[in-house]
Amino acid sequence: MLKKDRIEMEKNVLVGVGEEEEEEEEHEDRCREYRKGNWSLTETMVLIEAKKMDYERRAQRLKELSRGSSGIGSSRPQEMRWKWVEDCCWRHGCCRSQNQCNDRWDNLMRDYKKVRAYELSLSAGGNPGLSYWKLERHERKEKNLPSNLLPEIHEALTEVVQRRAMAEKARGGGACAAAARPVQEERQLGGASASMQHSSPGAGSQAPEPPLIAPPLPPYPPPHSRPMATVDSEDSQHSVSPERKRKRGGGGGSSSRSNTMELSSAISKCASIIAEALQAGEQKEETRHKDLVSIEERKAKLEESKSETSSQSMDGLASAINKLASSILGLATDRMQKLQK
DNA sequence: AGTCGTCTGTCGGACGCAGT
DNA sequence: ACTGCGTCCGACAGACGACT
Repeated sequence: MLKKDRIEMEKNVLVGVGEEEEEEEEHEDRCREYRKGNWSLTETMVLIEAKKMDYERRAQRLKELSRGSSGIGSSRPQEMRWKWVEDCCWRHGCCRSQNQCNDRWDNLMRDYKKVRAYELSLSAGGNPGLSYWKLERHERKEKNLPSNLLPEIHEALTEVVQRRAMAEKARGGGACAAAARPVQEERQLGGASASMQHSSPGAGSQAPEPPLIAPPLPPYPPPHSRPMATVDSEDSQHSVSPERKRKRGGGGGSSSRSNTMELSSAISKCASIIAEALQAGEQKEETRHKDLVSIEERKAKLEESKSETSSQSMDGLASAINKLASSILGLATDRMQKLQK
């Protein structure tokens, strides 16, 4: 189904073709006219904020569920998260469809992860001078990094990724949810940015582990405050809404969770081993250099003392010859005087 | 089995720029 | 003005794993 279906779906949403609406909300959706063209910074920030709230909302519900509360969540059909995000964006003036939001989010995360992986590799390799934010455009491109990821966006995405980590923790005590994540991350990193991967555990995508999420990022202009109007994180259900043509997938993991955790820790260990090896290598190199310098110094001193010694001996020899000459001269003059007498 | 979220490779339109 | 080229970015398609 994919492309055709998706286009068809969008068309229905735009034009309002289709079955009779079951809900008023649905009707409202069909009347929406989605904006096209490039995403402005404001729209992007609205989307990021919406996603952040989405994760908060999920974490909250999962907490409720884990407490065994019979709350809304347990019985209601699976929510349409992207529909919720679309509505949230819509309320804040970002008139985009759920598909557009999803695609934009995908692209944002793609860029964000590249930058994060790069920054992580820098911090692991002790290479502070080459931060992504200090790179020239062409340098970024050479390194297969996004050419113009804005600091504000990066900052906001970092926050959202942290929300997600929290949501996933809430889901399974941090153990069950994003099981697939590390694997997917592996896949991703193995691809475009594999070469930069020293990262530690979970350097992967939505990183279940917050510490990695916010590695000491190189300084970039302080993120402008994002005056996102706080949307009430109401739990609005869009139980019914035009599905996407594309497959969508849920988020958590369970059975392979422990395996992926092991994998994460193994990767982490490898990363630290590599970092230690690099550091040790550098130290050895430095020690060797110092040794070479001291040897050179000793050699120079030896040369100096050698020449000094030889010059001293020459001086001694000359003075001895002088003494000898003067004594011969004295002896000769004595003889001459005796003969004259 | 069906659905969904994420990741990844790819395509195509819009745009800027240099050369003619 | 036109053309060719390169780049950017939204969008599409499919794979994958997890959930229901």
